Amino acid sequence: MSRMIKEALETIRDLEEIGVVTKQTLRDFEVQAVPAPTYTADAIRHLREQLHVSQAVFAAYLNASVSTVQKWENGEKKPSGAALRLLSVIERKGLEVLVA
Amino acid sequence: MSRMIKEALETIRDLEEIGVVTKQTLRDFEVQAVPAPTYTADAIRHLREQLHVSQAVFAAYLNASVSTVQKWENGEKKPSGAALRLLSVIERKGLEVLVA
DNA sequence: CCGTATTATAGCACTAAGTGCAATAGACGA
DNA sequence: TCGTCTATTGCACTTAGTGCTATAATACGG
Repeated sequence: MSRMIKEALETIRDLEEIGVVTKQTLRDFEVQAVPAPTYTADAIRHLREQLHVSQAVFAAYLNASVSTVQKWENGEKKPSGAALRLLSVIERKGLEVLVA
Repeated sequence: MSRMIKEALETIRDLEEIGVVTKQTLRDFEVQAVPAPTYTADAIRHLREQLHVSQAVFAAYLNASVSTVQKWENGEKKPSGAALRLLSVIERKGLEVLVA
């Protein structure tokens, strides 16, 4: 089994030499396949309205301030990387996974 | 059923007058029952090591930079509210929920 | 019909999170 | 021994995150 992993790593390193992939560990390879989430201001608002929650409640779930959610939805500030990831989790799994 | 909800809201409003709770809608009440996650620098590091991933891979999952993860673990910076929530999700659900 | 609570917006000012880059160093395998 | 991965440290910069206040529209109960 560890032989298979080593061979897989070699394959990835070969691909890296050609320039197909940039990172090298197997785990990196997995992660790289996952696109970074992006959300426009409207997308965030639609996501929240789809969940039927107010800005205040949404903020509580996110563990963020109301002010922050407002600025996201009005395009004044953009969510940080981790916040974007959290939004993508909510979109796919719902609000329950955050608290349960 | 909607009578029960109304009564629950009345109860919450009563409690609010006394100062036990500050918010008022039923949804707010639910969310308020969920404690805000807190993580020390060591706790974050232990969480990551428990998952057997490097800082780089962990950062990729979080959709954050390596520099950010390092500063969390070295106590130079603290994760934002949304980042804390994301960490709690990872701790309870694993890394897979972030990407699958 | 009036008062109250909820919801969301807008503006302001401040703190601190997030990022990038470069240099350094230990571990490990080819 | 060379190259790579790993992590640390320090620096400088950008901007996300937060709090507060005032304002306005809506909805609901007395």
